Amino acid sequence: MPELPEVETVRLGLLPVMEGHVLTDVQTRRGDLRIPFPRDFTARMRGRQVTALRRRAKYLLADLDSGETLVIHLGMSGRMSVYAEGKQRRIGSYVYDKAPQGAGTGKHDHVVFETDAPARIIFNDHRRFGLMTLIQTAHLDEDKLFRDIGIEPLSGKFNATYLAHALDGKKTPIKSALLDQRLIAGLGNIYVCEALFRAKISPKRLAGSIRKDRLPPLVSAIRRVLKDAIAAGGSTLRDHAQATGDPGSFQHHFLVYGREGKACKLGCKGTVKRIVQAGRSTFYCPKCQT
DNA sequence: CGATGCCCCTGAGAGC
DNA sequence: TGCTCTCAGGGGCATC
Repeated sequence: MPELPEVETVRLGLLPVMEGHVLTDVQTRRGDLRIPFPRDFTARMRGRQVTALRRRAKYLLADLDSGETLVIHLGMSGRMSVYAEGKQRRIGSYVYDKAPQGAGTGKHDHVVFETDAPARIIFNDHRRFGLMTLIQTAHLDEDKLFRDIGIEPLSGKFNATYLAHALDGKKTPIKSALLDQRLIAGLGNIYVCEALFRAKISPKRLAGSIRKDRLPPLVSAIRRVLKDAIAAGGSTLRDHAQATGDPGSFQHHFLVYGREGKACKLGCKGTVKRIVQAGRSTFYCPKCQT
């Protein structure tokens, strides 16, 4: 599920009930997700205030006043669902559900947070490819989870000059290069397909062979598609939900993803094709993307 | 250095 | 209705 826009969408929905709030209780319902929870996981969070809720690549980062940061990765199917009561149900533009009977006891509800907003936040992940851990905030950047991660595509540092440097000499297809988290942080299969289509670059083209004058449009396409997707609450194919429980809607704006066999939306009379690159589906228009 | 394939795990949807 | 097969947004790892 979650690529940068989905994680950012979840972060924005968690912000009102997490940032500045105290974790009054944390419960785990099993001993591990993709990796085991660290020692004393819940005890190290109980009673701590969340001083900031950030995002890095596809990770959510909740800085705690203890000097540790709760690191959350949603994997493929992870959700963070917020439930609230009374006036807390509407905060700004967010409307949270009341906790239904048994909220947090579902088969794949793995971690339950209570905050003093007050709110209950349930992490649910049926495939369990997600992870949660605690890392010293001051040493996050050196941690093995983060030390090799590239720049944020929505930051000012991401530009054609950076991209030229990152792709220089790379003999891998541009599709694979853009998915490489060491080069650009947070892009996943959907948004790489969409960005390459918008920039009219073939996913098969070798990364190092792209003419320099094609990089500014690619940078723009990546930024545009990410921003538009965040504005739409992300893309919901199967599992993604915003913190409010609402689906995202950017899937309605896909130009190529999942459109195999359908007409190219640029009106070239061509047909969208699906190929497999590095074990993952790539959708593109062979006529428009060169 | 890069490509490929496998693995983690579960569920949805297609086809029979 | 139910079985089996394929596939899924991520990412780490081994192997060639």
